[in-house]
Amino acid sequence: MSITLHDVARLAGVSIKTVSNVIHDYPHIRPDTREKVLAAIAELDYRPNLSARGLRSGRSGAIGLIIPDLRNAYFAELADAVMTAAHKRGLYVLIEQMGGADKQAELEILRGPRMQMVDGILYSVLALGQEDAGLLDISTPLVLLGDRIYNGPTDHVTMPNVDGSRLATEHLLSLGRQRILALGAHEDEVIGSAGLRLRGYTEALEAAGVPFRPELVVNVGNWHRFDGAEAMRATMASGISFDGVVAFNDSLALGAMRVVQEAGLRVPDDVAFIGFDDIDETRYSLPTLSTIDPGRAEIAEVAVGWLLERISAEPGSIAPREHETAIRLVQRESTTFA
Amino acid sequence: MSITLHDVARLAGVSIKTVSNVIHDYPHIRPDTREKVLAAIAELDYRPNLSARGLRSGRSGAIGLIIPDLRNAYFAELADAVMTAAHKRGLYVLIEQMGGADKQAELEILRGPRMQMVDGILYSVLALGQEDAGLLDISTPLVLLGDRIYNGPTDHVTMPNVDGSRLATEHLLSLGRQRILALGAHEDEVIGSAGLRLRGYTEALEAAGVPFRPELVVNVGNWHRFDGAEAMRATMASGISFDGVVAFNDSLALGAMRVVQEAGLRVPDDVAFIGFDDIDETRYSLPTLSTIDPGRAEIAEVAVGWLLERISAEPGSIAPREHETAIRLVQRESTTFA
DNA sequence: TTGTCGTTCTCCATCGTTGTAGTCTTCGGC
DNA sequence: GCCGAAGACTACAACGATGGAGAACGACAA
Repeated sequence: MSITLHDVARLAGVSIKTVSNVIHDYPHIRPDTREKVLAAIAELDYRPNLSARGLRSGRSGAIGLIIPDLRNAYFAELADAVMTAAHKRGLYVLIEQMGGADKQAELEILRGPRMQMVDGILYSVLALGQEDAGLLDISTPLVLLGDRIYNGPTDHVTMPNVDGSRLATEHLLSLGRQRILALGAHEDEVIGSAGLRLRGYTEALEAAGVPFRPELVVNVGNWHRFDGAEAMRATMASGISFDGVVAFNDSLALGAMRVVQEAGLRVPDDVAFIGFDDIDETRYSLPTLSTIDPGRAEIAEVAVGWLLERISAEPGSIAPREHETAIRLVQRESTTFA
Repeated sequence: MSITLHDVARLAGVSIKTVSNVIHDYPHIRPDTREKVLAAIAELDYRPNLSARGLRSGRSGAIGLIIPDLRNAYFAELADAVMTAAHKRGLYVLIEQMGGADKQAELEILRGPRMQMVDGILYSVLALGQEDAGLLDISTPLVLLGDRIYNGPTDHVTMPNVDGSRLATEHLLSLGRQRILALGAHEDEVIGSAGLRLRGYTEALEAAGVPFRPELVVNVGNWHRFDGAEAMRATMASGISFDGVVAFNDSLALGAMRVVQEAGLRVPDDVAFIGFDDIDETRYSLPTLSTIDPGRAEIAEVAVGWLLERISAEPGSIAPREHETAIRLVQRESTTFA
């Protein structure tokens, strides 16, 4: 069997509680005792049994990360950032994908057995909306990511979506583009990434005095490459003319950019493109894609930090907080002229 | 506090062991007792405490997946497949990234604290090589993925790399290409994905009677888009001429394809491309990329199944097994003529 | 010398579950 | 109507760690 506190205690000639105290840096331990214990731990290669610790202390040392889909580059990179931030603090991360956008399924994952062993949850909301905020008043500490729910019952970490897409749109306007496509809208959505990014787009047009044309707003349900390509194909087939594209995420932009080039148009000369998210791939597309860096590492850092605070604090003692990251325009070839 | 077996037992008017028996489908329970218990469980919304269960039974219900990097699309998709396969069997997956290719770091992760709470490990070997196989004789059940270690001390699930790249090379040869670049070789590597895929390439040339030219073998250390682009830039600068590229993974191919097109060459007319892995992105590149589908879902299914067998079995009672998936050539635009 | 206090350590109960070893029914066969 | 065996259930002791109460010890002031 494996080594327990008893084995270490016996070898060091102390009680198991003293060993436990050494491990937890309890202050009142004589230096020589501490050394004996540490030596015994090293000699036996003792590892605490996490199940036992979890049972006794009520903490598992793991946090859950609920995201839509790992195959989506944005979320894979977010998961990477969260794992880095969590490991720094000695936490494990249990990743859970929710797949499609089904409210019921999403709630089940949130409450389901797999999220039952974690001390807290980072939840990147997809299907739920503002009207469901009440459902999130669960007993497990929770920090929300994404842009579907604001002013919910708990902390919320996100990026300034409106500012980001305003920045993106202003960038294209500054290049002299006037007929700019907004790619990725969700009809009637007000909050949510799509709604907010559309707002940034319209705000930028307004500020520049460029008329808003409804036909330049392209609705796209999902935000994968495929959807961007399909939407662009349909848009071009309908004969709408445009000289710039603000895509609401990078995948949409990459899919659409491909279709535009296939049709013989040049990027950026005929159509300038800018995306959102700064996924790795944007550095290697043809042309490389300008985009908005949403501060993923910052999201992860703040979210994990806040979650940890909530885990340690008395339930209800921390009022809901909101954090918006600092964003940055990344200019690449898709908006750069030789 | 949360609901325990005691609460359920009290409500149902039975002992806690009977509740436990109902949960575990112990056969000798009267239907009406079972119903009472199930009703109590439902009413109280009882969830077993996994730490307690883990402590008592010695099983945590989690398996570890050690991969190089989630940001790498191949591994993100592999992780997705593994999670799907694991959830089907009621298991959690704890993902761990090892980052760079440092042997010591890799062994530390394998033995480290984070892999201590899992019942078994799926390990996609990166830095270790055949000579380190002995180091893997650890007590935790282990199944190896990837191509660095064959005939190790435990099960191994992989894809037929030689067949795959032979198939890829034959495909280009069948299009009449004679000067085919092998992109992604690792000098002096014999086993390992790079060594095996190079072998498939040479075998295909030999079988077709096409002379092997060393200058067409391009060494590339890492297999990211960036590296493919850089290597292709260097190759073109050196003046070597070629009409086809067998890239040892899709990312390399996508990076290289971009550089080739940047230089004004057409794909596939001037240079035909084929990759390896069938990552999602190959469906949306310009042009879409032909590739080898390595059977990721099959890898995940077999690996998780075998790992579970090892977890349940007596240590040492299962002899090491090897599994190779069925692969498939996926032809897309990068090797298709209008 | 005695009392007090802080330090250093030990003992024991406990977390929620499951394995083992029982106890008490029930039922069929003679 | 008695016996044995199987069926249905219970009691209790673990699993390995930690929190709390308190014991032993030495240092110091009165």
